[in-house]
Amino acid sequence: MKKYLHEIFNQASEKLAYLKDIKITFDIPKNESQGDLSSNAALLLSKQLKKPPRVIAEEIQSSLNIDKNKISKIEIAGPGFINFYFTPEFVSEIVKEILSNLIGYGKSQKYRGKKANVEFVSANPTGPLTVGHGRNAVVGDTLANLLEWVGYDVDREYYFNNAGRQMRVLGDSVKQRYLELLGNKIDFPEDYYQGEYIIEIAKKLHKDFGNKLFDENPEGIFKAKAEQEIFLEIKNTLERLGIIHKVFFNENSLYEDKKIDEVLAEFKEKNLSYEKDSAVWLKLSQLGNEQDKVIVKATGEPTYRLPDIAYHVTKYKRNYDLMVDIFGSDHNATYPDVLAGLRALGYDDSKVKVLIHQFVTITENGEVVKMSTRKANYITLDQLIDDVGADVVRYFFNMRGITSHMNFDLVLAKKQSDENPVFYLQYAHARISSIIRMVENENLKPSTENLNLLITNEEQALLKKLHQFENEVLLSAELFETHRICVYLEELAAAFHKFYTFCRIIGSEKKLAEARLALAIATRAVIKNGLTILGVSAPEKM
RNA sequence: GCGCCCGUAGCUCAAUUGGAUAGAGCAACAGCCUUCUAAGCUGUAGGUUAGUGGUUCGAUUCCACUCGGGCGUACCA
Repeated sequence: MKKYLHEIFNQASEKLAYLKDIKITFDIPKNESQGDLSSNAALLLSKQLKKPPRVIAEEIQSSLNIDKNKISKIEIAGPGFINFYFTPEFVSEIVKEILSNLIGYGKSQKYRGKKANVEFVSANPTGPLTVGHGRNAVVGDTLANLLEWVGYDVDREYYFNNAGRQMRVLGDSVKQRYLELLGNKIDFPEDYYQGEYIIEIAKKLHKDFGNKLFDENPEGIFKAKAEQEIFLEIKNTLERLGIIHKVFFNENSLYEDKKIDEVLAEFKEKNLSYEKDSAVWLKLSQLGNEQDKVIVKATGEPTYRLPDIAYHVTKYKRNYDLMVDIFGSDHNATYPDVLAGLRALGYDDSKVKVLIHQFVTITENGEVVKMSTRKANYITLDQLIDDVGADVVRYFFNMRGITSHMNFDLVLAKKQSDENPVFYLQYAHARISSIIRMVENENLKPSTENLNLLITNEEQALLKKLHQFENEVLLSAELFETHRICVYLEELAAAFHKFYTFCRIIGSEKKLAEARLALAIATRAVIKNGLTILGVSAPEKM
């Protein structure tokens, strides 16, 4: 419907040149009595043309060459909105479009030929993924799906560091537990990893090696085994959510491949770094940021900024048109430095899109549960999946905007899992599937011959909702907002459930039944496609 | 102190990116199953959009300040 309006506005702009001065958009009014689509063009042009908006609206209206088979009415309303009403026949055409495509319906080619990288999760292998990581994981993967739907070739990437202090502590935590298993009395430090999983890893080593590892360095087999086991578990958890990364990028490789040195040399060459107090500083104050920051410590070890910059350089060298980074809000202070560094090296930092999601507050019976991997005071993502299922986890993290400080009550989540909106969508899908099974015995086939019979309020409302899908996918991808898909699907499912209640298929007059069946099948396709983007299953039965 | 994010119905959150009368789910109340799945539908109730000012035809949305919360503010990542 929007497409058609854009067409006739384009034609009209040949006569009314000022239409080219503004971005023409069409909104869906909240109130049905304000038409199917509405333009605010006249209001936007009022100042520039020094004419009352309603006068301009009339000018625009009279210059539009409309097809009466598609548009039934145009009216000027309120302060100067132009409201368009479509004919039921035109509205029902969408069914043909959907049925001719089904599983591919909603995809667009707008970004075909472009490569995107989505980096997400990126937790270091020091412990199991927590509920907190869940939001990052789900949003990242869903975003990757969305980008694929609008044509991008997407790589999912996981960046991690298995060197450094944290990992040393991890290795020694395992060693201490191992020594404990050998019967030694240990004094397990408070700032070591307290989790049960450390003991499990120690047990495996004990089983395989007995007491032979007594003199081993904690940074050797203890650390290596811990990393291996924990990564296995992380990947396993992600896979339960349907998430598979194509690339696991190890920060260490940046050192081995001399990427760090190269970037360092380039900063020096461009006179963007200097030495002070035996550390190397990056002149961020010259690059538009607050203050200079250390990139190599006095110890000779780089701070995270340097490898982060070098890492992004490798992404540029891998020719991505779009690089999405998904971080929790605890990283919100770090990325401006990285972007500034990239800019200084001559890279176009507008290709990097950093998405910061707010933390999930976990509560249990209203009490806030504080999470810390170190203290082993956390709910693992695995436990959550066990409790509510992968579909609910995915839907839950997708359904809210990433800027919301989401609240997650564990008790409520379990108790209300039956009433979670995800079931509402899945139920709609299952209901349609059930009808399709049923009509096989009724000698009824879907047909698009008589779609013009779909004229009731419920049918028209459902059809109009279907019209929005393609655009909604595109918009969600361009705005990097996965929750829009959830909001849309809930509206679509509501429109379907109403249709289901008031418009029977089996038992209706044959031509009408065929048209309604076609509409139901089209609806099922869109629900399924939407759920696919979200990574949620679309059951045939419930 | 400074920076980023947030504050919307009892609770969890939307709001077409500045649009017309701020909407859903849950919870509450009242109805609807001999007919395609009642995990559904219909209706009622629930609001000074934290507050004050500003910008304009029009503000939940943009700006300033105040209050309240989260995360940062490292030669930790």
